[in-house]
This record gives sequence, structure tokens and C-alpha cells, in this order.
Amino acid sequence: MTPARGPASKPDDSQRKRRPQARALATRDQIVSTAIVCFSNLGFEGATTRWIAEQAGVNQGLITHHFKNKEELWKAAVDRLFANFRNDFAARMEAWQDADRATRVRLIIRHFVRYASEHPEQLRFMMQEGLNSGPRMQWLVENHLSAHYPQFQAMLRDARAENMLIEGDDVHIFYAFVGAASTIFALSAECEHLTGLDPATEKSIEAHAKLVEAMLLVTP
Amino acid sequence: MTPARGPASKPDDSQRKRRPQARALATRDQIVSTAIVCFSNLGFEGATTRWIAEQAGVNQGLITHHFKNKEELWKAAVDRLFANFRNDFAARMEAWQDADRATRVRLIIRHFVRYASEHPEQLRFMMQEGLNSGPRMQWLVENHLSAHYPQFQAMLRDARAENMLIEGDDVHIFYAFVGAASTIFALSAECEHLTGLDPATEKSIEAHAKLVEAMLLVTP
DNA sequence: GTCTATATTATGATAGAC
DNA sequence: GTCTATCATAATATAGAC
Repeated sequence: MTPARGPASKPDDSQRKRRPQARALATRDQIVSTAIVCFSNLGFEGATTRWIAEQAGVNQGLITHHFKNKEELWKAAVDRLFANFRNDFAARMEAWQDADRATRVRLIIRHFVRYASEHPEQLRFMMQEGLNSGPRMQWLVENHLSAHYPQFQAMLRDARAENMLIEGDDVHIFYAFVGAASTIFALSAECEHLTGLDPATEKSIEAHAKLVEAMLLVTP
Repeated sequence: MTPARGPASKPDDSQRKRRPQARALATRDQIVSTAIVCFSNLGFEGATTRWIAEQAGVNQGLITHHFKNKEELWKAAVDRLFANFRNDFAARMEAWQDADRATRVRLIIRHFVRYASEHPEQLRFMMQEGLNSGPRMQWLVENHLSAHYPQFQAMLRDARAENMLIEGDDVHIFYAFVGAASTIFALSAECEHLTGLDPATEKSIEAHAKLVEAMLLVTP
């Protein structure tokens, strides 16, 4: 397949270095992307390495080579997932730095709903693991969730300073907010079967964001 | 183990009928109860029939005998789960039939939160299956969920008639409500790891019920 | 109905050629 | 780094004694 590279029996390293590495990284990338979808839809046990490899269009042996085992692949998938989340919100917060505090609170709430609609795999992932209390859930909390919760609390502090937040303590508001914002998108297939509504349409996302905002914030 | 029943080599049916049947029903019951916990915690693929049999204290072969296969056991577990839910709410609705409409709406909302806290397995079960769109999810919607959704809509109708409901359409309010009410209990292990709060305490349940009620109903 | 033993399959992981 | 072939294991389902 690859074009002949002349009579040299052992190719020198300078030629061989870049290209294979780039391809290897692409392979790794492709496996992680596919793993995110598989794990979030089927759970850790439900997703098989064979199926992930097949969907990714790579050989099953490569999963072992790049990630050692299924558990490490799962961690790589989670890392990618939260890196995307962090990058997205970091960019937004920078864009909103000039807005006043009350407006920023509303923007964050609405954007979280929008992010949930665009990344239902993130929410499914969290629920797949959060439902039982195994070691993977613990790893997830310690390595990722625990860093995000204080950011959420900071938002609540701002909202309270503006007298716009519903009464309740942080923990209850956190889970009520996350649940209200994300469940419809995490269960989008069920929603469509049950009610006929596809929650992923622009109109539906906007309606849900408006509802969640109204649920959390008191009318002035 | 069983006391000798005399010299009769073939026991007559009248004596043999009741006792073994009662024991068989108890076995069936025990398997279903255990299956509910296992399936809701680990998901369909994660829960193994071996583990369920072991936890239930019965032989693995009995699962096949009573339920034919894993799928049928799962359906039996769902049927039991929703039967409990229906019975519980039917009893409540009867007890509240004399209350005025506005009070009944508040009672239903609060009781749903309380039920969620007392039966986190129900919510975990729904989420385990609702996250992917396989045939089990379809079965669940058609055989159980589709019967409950109109009841929820009836409650919304009452609430709107009393001008106490937040603005939004039925589908969005439904999933926002279910998510806000149940997520904290479905993810109780995660919640405790992340925040230190055990959501299953009486104080916490009451606080969450109050919050969810405030999120759904407008202040008069 | 209950149990023991086993057949069959499918999964995660590995070995080794290229 | 990539691929094929294979091992070891664990799961569902079955067969048949009691």
C-alpha cells in the first residue's frame, strides 16, 4: 500500500518519525471519540471493546496498545469529555466578563441548558456512573466534579447578591438545577417516544432554557 | 429435612398442592425483589443472573425456570416496580379526594419528591434504560410510562386552572419536574461524595420537596 | 420445583508476525 | 504501530438427576 521508499532496508529515523506518530494520534483520537458515545449510551459494562473498535474503524488490539485496558480507555474518555466542558465554559466566561452580574447569572443558566442539549453524551456518562457507587464514580468525583462544584457555588453567590435566586441551600439547588436542565436531553429518545417531542430542536432548547431560568430565579 | 410422610410411595395431589406452590411463589418473589436492586444499580448488562441468584439466596437455574431468560426477569422487575408506584399513588389520591384542588396539586408534587427519595431504585431503573434507545426502553414506554404521563398532565391542568403553575408546555415541565425532583436521590452516592450531604435524611427530603414545589408553582 | 453439572457463546486481554 | 489469531474467563442458557 505505502509507496516503496527505495532500496534502503532499514529506513532512517528522521524520515520515519513524524508521519506514523500523527497517524497514531489520529487513531487514539478516533478511539476516544467513539468510546465516549459507546460508554455514554451503553454504560461501562454494556459497551464492549470489540464494538468500540469496530465503530471506530480500528483493530481491537490497538485499544490495548494505546490504553492498556478498558478502564484506562474509560478514563481517557472522561478526561476528553471534561476538557471540552471546561474549554467551552472558559471561553464563555471570558466573553461575558463585561456583562453585569445579574446578566451573567442568566447567561450561565441558559448556556448550561444549551450545552446539555448539545452534549447529551456528557450527561448520560455522568448518570451511567453516578447511579452506582463503584470506584469509577469515586474517581470521577475526585478528578473532575469536585473542581466544578465550587464554580457553581460562585454563581449561586452572585445570584444571591442580586436577590434573584430561589430560596434553598446550595446542594439542593445544584441537583435540582442539573436535573431540571439535563434530564430531558439525557432521555431524549424516551421523550420522543413518550410525548412525540424531539427535545433537540432549536425551539425546544430555547423553551427549556427559558423554563429552567424561570424555575431558578425569582421574579423581580 | 422435611418430615417423613409415611410409607406412601407416591404422595397424593391434595396433600402436595399448596405448600410447594407457596414456596415457589416466595422464591419468585425473592428473585424479583433482588433483581430490582441489581438492575437499577448496575443496569441490564451490568447485573448478572449469577449475582442476582446469589444475592437472592436461590439457585441460578431457578431464574431460568421461573422467568425463562434474563429479559423476562427484567420485565417482571419493571412490572413489580410500577405496580408499587401505582398502588402508592392510588392510595394517596383517594386519601386526598376531599382536599381542594390547589392543595391537592401541592400534595402531589411533594409526595412525588418523597416517593423518589424512598424509591431511588425506581429512578435509577428508568435512567438505566432511558439513556439508550433500545427495545427495552420502548417496551417500558409502551407498557408503563404512557399510562402515567396523562395523569401528570391532568395534574398540570388543575394547577393551571388555579393559576399556580409556572409558564411552559407540558413536556418541558414534565422532564424538568422529574429531573429536579429525582436526580439528587438517583445520584445520592455521588451527592454524598461530592458535597458531604446525604440526601436521604428526613430533613433533606423536606428541604428538597419545598424547593421543587417553589420551582414549579408561582407565588400568589 | 429445586439442584448440579455443563454446553455455548462472547468478552477482555495477550502473543507474535509484519 | 498495526494487524491476525488465540487464550482465559465469565456469562447465559440448558440438560437431567432428584
